[in-house]
Parts: sequence; C-alpha cells; structure tokens
Amino acid sequence: MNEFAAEPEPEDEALQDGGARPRTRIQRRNTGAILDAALEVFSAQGFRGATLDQIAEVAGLSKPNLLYYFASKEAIHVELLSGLMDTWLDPLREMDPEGEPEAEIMAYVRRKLQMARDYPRESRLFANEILQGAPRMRAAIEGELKDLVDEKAAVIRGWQQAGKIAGVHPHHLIFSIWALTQHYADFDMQVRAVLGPEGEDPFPEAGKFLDTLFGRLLAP
Amino acid sequence: MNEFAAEPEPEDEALQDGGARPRTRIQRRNTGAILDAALEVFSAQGFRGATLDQIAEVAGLSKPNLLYYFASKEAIHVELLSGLMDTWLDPLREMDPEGEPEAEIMAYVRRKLQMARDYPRESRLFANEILQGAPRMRAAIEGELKDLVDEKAAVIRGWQQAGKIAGVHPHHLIFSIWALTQHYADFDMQVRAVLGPEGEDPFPEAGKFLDTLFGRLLAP
DNA sequence: GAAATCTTTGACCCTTTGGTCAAGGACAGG
DNA sequence: CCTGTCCTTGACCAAAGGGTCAAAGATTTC
Repeated sequence: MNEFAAEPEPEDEALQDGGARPRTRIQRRNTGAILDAALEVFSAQGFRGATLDQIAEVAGLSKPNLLYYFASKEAIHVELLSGLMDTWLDPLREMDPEGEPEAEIMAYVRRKLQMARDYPRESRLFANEILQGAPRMRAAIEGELKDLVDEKAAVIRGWQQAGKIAGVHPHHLIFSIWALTQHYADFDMQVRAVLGPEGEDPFPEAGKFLDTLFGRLLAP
Repeated sequence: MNEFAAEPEPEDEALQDGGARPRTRIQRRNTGAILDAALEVFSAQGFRGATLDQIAEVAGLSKPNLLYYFASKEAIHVELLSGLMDTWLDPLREMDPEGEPEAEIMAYVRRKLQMARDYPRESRLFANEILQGAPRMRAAIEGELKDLVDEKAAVIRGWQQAGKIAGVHPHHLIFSIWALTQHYADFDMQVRAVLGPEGEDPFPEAGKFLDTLFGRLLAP
C-alpha cells in the first residue's frame, strides 16, 4: 500500500457533502485502498483505458462502494494527480542555491533516479498524462512546474556564470535529468527486455552511468 | 498525410479474403487515410482510449467503412505497430562498425532527434505501447530489438576497448540516447509549456545540447 | 440497547462502443 | 450500356462501462 499520492491532499470531495477530512478509520482505509488501486490501474492503462470495475476489483471493493467514496472516475484521477505534482517537484525544490553546484545537481539526479525506482507507477501516471497532452494538468504544468523550473534554471545560470559548472542550457539540462531518470520507470519493460532475462535490477548500473554522464557534462 | 507507417508493410488483412495487396486506387487511398487517422488517435489516446468513431471521423469515412478495410480495431493497431518497429530501429542499424566511433554515435543521436521531430506521433504510439507493458509488442522487443541492441552494444564495446571512446556501459548509453531524444516527442507538451509561450521550436537548442552532452560523455 | 449515523451492495439505467448486415451506389470490362 | 465486382452506409445489436438508488448491515452515540 502506498500513501504517496493518498496523503498530500486530504481526499474527500465525495461523501456527498464536501467539508470534512477522512473521519473514521474505515474511511481512511478505503479511500487509501481505492487510491492505491486506481494508481495501479490508471498508470498501467491510462485514464480512458481504466475501468471502475478494474479499480474496484484491485481495491477489493464493489463498484458502488467506490462511488460512495469518490464522486466519479474523474474525481479519483484528479485526486491522484493533484497529490502527484507536489511530490514530483520536491526533489527539484530541494536543490540548494547555496550548496556546491556540481554536488547539488548530482544529488538531484540521484533523488530523481531513486523516485523512478521507488515510485514507478507515479512516474507512469504522469507520463500517461503528458503523453495525452495533459488534459487535466495543463494548468499545474504551465504554472507551478514552469515557475519552479524557471527559478532553478536561474540558479544554475548563476553557477555557470561563476564558472562553477559548464555552460549548458539550463532548461535542457533539467529536461535531460527528467528524461534519463524517468526513462527507467516509464520504459522499464523495454529496459528489462533489452538487458535480458537475467532479471537483475537495472538501477545500480543506471546510477553509475548517470554519475559518469553528468559528471562529464557539468565539469567546467 | 503520412506514409511512414502505411508503407512498410502492405496493409491488407481485412477485405474478408486475405491474400492480395491493395488493388485499386481507392483502396490505397482509404487504407492510407485510415492508418494515418489511427496513428493520430492512437498516439494521442492510447489503444483503449481511442474509438473507432474518432478514427473514422479523422479519416473522413464512416465507421462501417473502416471495418470494410480492416477486420477490427485491433487489426488497425497491429498494422501500425508492425510497420513501426522497422522504421524505429533503422537509425540504429545505420550505425557503421567501420566508421569513426564518436562520429557514428553522434550521427545516431542526430538521426534519432530528427525522428522525434519529424514523427512525434510514431514516438508517442510507441511510448504508449511500452508504458502499458507492451501487450502487443513484447515479442518484437524481446527479439528483433534486443538482438539489434546487443549487436550494436558489442560494436561499441569494441570501440571502447580500442580506446576510441569512453568506457561507459553500452546498453545504458543506448538507453540514454533513446530517453533524451524521444523525450522531445513524448513530452513535447511539457517541454513547450516549460520553455514558455514564446512558442519557438525547442529542437535546435535540443540539438546543440545533445551535441555537447554526448561529445563530453564519449571523449576517451 | 435503541436511535442516529455510517457502509455496503444487488439491481437497474442509459450511453458508448466494437462490430454486423443487407441493400443501394459507383465503377470497371466487355 | 450492361453485368459483375467493388465501395458505402443507415439501421441494428450485444456487451461494456459510468453512474444511481433504495434497502439492508454495521457502527457509534447517548
């Protein structure tokens, strides 16, 4: 079970009224189970591909019971996404303008790779949403996300002007970190298939590779 | 209109029988329009999210007419995917073991980035398929794709042992090329949103960035 | 321990969707 | 210009899917 998306924003919205947080123990347990099941199904099938029956089955509840806790399929999805954005941006927020430039960026890379490993479903949910043109997240991406990236890009530019790291385009540097780390979650199936049936964990090697890559890219 | 996926394999399968290639001019035109429309819709909505009505509308045909040319929704999808794999791997096939190592890899990166720019729908179709665990492509990925990657990884290892390029993990090097180039197609919406409303083409800058990145990564 | 308040679900409803079919048009080829 | 093949579609159909509801079961509260 995973609180990752369930915790940040107190789920509710449903339960006809619309004021209170999860009250009873039962409510907390069931909304948690629903969000976890929905994450499982939405991340694997996309919004339109997922069905309430599938989510209900994974959650171990009946379909009408889902709809007792959430007003609609869409409401479940929105709940997941709104919890996601914050957690998704946290590793970037932690990048400290006062820190040692190369170390800060390398640490960011490692945090993102760790997230890809620990929360692949969240990564795929996000990927699905962007792939379809972000119909339910456009605002957050053009607002929150863009603002944070612009802010950190400015920090990076400062480091570059101080000669601490190489002068590569800050926005594209950030894109490259996203692309390279999330790839291991979103394309996990392909990565494992290509590496062969030995079934060993690709992440340790990926970590080493990314250390080398960004080490060389950032050297002033 | 785009022949990319329509041409490689002669579409047919439908038309009740199952022997002949597109015979008439009408047939060629309509199967082409259907595959192009299906690429549009599948790449944007995923398989389950797409509907025959949407595809029919984009193609400018009636739904029963679609099903005159293709046996089922699934048949259209399969047709697209089977045409895709070959084209997708071509840029890697072209990497020449006899060529100058760094130049060969850089050229591969540029070809892939060019594909992301010219064929974003194909990239997203592929991404959708892998994200959902590749239910209809597993065989091709574990076979054709893995084989080619293994072959080229061996070539790269040879170059590394000859001291021509840095000794990074060949498979992860290839993954990084895929991740970094396809990101600009698959996450296009996000890339453009973050770069801001100026609406300028991200690809020229991406090209410069990737030149720097791989130049530094590969230097022996 | 009974009233008031949550939870749960079987049965149902309406829309969407993949797919069928028979009949009517368009187009060769002779 | 007529016949046999190819193409097109309006009308249907059955299944799936999102969502509702009333009534029955649990829990809590006093």
